[in-house]
Amino acid sequence: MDSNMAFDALADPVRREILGVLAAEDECSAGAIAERITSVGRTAVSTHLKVLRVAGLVSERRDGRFRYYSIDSSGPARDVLTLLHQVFRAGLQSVDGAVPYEQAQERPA
Amino acid sequence: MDSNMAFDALADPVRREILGVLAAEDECSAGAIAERITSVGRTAVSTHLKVLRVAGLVSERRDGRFRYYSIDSSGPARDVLTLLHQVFRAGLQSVDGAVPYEQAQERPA
DNA sequence: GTCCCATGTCAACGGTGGATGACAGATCTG
DNA sequence: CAGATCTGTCATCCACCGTTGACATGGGAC
Repeated sequence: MDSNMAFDALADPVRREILGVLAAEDECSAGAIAERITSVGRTAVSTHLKVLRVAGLVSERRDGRFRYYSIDSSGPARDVLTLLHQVFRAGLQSVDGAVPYEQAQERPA
Repeated sequence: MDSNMAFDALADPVRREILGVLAAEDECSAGAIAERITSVGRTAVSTHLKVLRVAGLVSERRDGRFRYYSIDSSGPARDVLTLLHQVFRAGLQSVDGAVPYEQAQERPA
């Protein structure tokens, strides 16, 4: 079960903040991310990025001396959402994405 | 937002196992849950149940000397799902990309 | 080549969270 | 009432995680 690492990665507020930055910017270099995260230093951001990458929640693209990160919603993130929907299926009628998630499983190209 | 506690509660495998038991049984006493969780003792299960309850992921019903627990999908669980959908919407639909992640973030007191 | 920049990695420290056994409170039974 | 049951709480120990500064790596500029 690979979603264990994903849940663990999602548990840290700094890592969720990083995911928020990536969700807003689509793609970001490590330095650009670290500039927006003021609560911790660059080293911590780098470590968190590694955790997110190993967990399969973000993907990395190397270009010269830069490394660009972006959200990876096709891997363990899907397992996490599926698992949560299975557990909390009861009262989720009004949550955006609860039903459309099955549709989202198909690649939008 | 107090989805922080929910994410933290979801990070532990034992707690997710408890949620799985509750999702399958609908309602369960603390002792019945502890019987199905073999990895840790009864004390640990009780502590985990408290974490889940404080996080708002399960609700408690007291009946005599028993305490029955059940999934609560109407509270922070919804916030968690919403937040995850906002983050991992990239690559799925990616329509209104200007959804402010800060709205879902916790506010410093 | 040399120097600088972007980034990852290492060792160390401090804090936090989880597991356990012993104890306490509440409740039912006789 | 006494005794048994169900459960939560407390104190303790131990392990893991996060943060940091210093160092290493690798790619561009000159």
